[in-house]
Amino acid sequence: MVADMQSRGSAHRTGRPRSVEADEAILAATRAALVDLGWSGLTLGDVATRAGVAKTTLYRRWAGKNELVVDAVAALFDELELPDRGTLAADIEGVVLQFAAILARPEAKSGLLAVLAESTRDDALRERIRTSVVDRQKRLVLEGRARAQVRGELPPESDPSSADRTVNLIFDMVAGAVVHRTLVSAEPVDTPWAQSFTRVLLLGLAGAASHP
Amino acid sequence: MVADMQSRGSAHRTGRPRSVEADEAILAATRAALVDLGWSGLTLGDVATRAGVAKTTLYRRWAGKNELVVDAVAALFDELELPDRGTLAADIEGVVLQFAAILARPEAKSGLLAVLAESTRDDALRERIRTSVVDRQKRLVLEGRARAQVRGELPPESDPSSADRTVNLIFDMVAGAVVHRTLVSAEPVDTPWAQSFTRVLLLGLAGAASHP
Amino acid sequence: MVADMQSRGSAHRTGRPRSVEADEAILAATRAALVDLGWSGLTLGDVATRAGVAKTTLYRRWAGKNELVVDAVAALFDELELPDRGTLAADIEGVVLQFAAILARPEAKSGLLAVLAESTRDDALRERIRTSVVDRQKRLVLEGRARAQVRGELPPESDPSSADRTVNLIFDMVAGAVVHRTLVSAEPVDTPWAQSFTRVLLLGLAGAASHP
Amino acid sequence: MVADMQSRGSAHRTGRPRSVEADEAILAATRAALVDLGWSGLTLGDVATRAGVAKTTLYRRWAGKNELVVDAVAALFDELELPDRGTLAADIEGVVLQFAAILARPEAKSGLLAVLAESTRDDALRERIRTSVVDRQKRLVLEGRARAQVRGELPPESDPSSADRTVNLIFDMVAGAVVHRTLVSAEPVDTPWAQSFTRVLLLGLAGAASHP
DNA sequence: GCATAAACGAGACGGTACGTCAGGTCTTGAA
DNA sequence: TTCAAGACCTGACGTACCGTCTCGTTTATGC
Repeated sequence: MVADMQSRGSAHRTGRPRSVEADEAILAATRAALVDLGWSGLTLGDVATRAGVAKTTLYRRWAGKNELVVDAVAALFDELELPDRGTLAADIEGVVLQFAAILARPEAKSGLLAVLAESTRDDALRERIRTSVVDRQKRLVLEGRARAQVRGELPPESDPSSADRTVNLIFDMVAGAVVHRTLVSAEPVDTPWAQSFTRVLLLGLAGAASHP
Repeated sequence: MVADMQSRGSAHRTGRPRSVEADEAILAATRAALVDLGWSGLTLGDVATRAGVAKTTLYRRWAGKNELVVDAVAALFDELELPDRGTLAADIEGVVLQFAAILARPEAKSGLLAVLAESTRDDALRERIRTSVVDRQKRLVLEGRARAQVRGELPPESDPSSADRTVNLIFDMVAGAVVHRTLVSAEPVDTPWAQSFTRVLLLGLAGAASHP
Repeated sequence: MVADMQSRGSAHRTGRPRSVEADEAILAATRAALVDLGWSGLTLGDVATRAGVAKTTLYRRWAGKNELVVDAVAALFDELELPDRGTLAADIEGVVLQFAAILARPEAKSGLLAVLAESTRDDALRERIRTSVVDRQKRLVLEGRARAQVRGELPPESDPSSADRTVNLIFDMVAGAVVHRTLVSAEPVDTPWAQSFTRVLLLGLAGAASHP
Repeated sequence: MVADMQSRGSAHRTGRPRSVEADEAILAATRAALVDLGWSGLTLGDVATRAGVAKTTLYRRWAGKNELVVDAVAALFDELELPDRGTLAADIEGVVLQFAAILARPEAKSGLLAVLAESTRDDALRERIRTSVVDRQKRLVLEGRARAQVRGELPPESDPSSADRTVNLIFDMVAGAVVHRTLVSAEPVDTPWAQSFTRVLLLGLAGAASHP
């Protein structure tokens, strides 16, 4: 996730090795700065100071503010996982609440939208976000579907490409609704909302599956 | 929409009046700069130059980059309206496609997410976005429901507060899905997608309404 | 002497005019910084702070450290003038002492040699030094000769090109000896030394003139 | 001249011995860098690279840029010696031309003035320059006087302190004039100039000696 | 019709952060 | 212990843009 600029692939043999503590100190400092100052107020000089590190050390590891914040925010999504609550509906509700809880944290709010905004003009950045943030969320949809199929709540998929489109649709609907409510409407994603949303989603998917 | 800083309330008696062409020239220059440079590359000095205007003229009308971009982007949503395509499903599909078409424009992509990011730490900015962008979209949901009720596709609402919650849910689901697919997944919102999405949404809402 | 970058020649009509106090404040701050820190310790950021001025203001007027220091040091030579002490020997002694007194000041010591060092690789800088520092000293040699001719101490020159060579020789001998004793040998130029030097110089010139 | 930092006193018993080629490689690289980049453009990292040596090796031997350049430039003056051309005047002319030829080399020009500038605030540096550069030049004056006394061109000195003052005066006059013409006036020291200068100097000294 | 007063263009101003670079120190593994 | 390599902290660099200010000029209105 980190280790982007050089050391990828293999180790170089000579010279002083990079400090391993520095990486995590910098990412933690970045999150702290996001909380205190927001995206636009965050400066790399300040992050370096907070991390007890020189600015050059920071630039040696990350190309700029965007890349740094992606990595710092991506770590927040490490804790995201699919709970096993017994039914598909309950699993989805759980994930929605988890996801919303992360999004509601100020370091995520400030950073994520900004970095998405930048990614509209920077393909490498978009790819980085996809890899370290988006795909990690999408994986939950796949896991949820597999688990529901095991439970017999969903039939095994017949046409793979159609199934793929459905996964993408579900992902955009779930993630989109949660993001929009949290960051645009600025309303809380609480249990009642999660239940209402999940009910509409599952009934819609069931209905769409039954009359094709 | 524009004219926020002073002219509120009434006219001033004397002195040279503000140039009316300047406002639109500045907003157009802002959109052009967004296309060329994106949010982070946009500078007010450059906008002023593009508009053939002094920087002071710009600051006399807008407090800063955020407010200017909100106004510049908000104008894009002026063209958004509810088409009458005969059925609720067709109406929704039409709105979804319209909305996606606007979002896909580079001046909207670059600017909108960035200004939303800023709004997470600036309540006045959030309010401004809500007024000039979000509410204008939400109004379409209300209009669509009213039209569907006239057509008999939907029953008249019974409980106003429950109806309000439903409108908010629908709005977050529609806008969220379109925004997420366009700006996060970076996939096109075309007619097949709009149809699939609309079908899931309407079946889900119908199902949720019938088993309360 | 200052006014190098733009405003030379004519005034531009529009825009805020440059602060006139800033120029002198910056030069004075530069001299103070030279005294406190020497050439290598002098930073433009520190000069700006001392002058109560932004760094950009400084860069708007001077291209860099070298040009700034030339102007700051050149001002020291404003006070250099040919005293009328009645005889050529006394005049030369006076000038030598004056010149040495200026060179002995720490702001001159630190700055002048450094800027001469830079000028060996920068023709524009050398020309600037010549104009604002060297020629002003050389003029004293010409004045001194003219005054001595009026007094009858020296014959009017016959061959102009030979006279020119002689002036250059005298100038290099006087300035060189004073500079070398002050800055290289680091010994004081006091009245006895000035008398000894002047005697050798004048006797040598007289001798060279009489046996061609 | 080099080996200042550690090896003082005696040999160390254990460990890898210092590379002897490294010293000369570093000094040569320093001179090359002076020619290519001048004093201000010279960096110790670049010198190390040119010399095929690590930066640490360089710092193990010299305290910094100043000390390194003094040693690098001092080596240029190794070739300076008093030619025996038969007469005092011819000897002086020869030394003047030799000295000027060294000063005219770009590695000397760039480095010498800069290091003199630094020495105005650094006594240790001034002492180092005196030892490795200045005194080596001054010795030529002493040798020249001795040789002229042997030839009978000059009387043996009577008062030692007066003789010492005279040597210093001569040295400042000779070195000062050559340095000033070469580095400040930026004019060539050629044979005609050397002859004119020598004539004025010797006639002046002779005159001053004869009427005290 | 002429003074008033605000808006205008131009651009200098004091700031702040940028991303880079050099100085000098340190930590590694190999010689 | 020295060496090459290279990461490290420090601090200055010169630039860019910020938002404000000070000019001289232009342009509606109101006395």
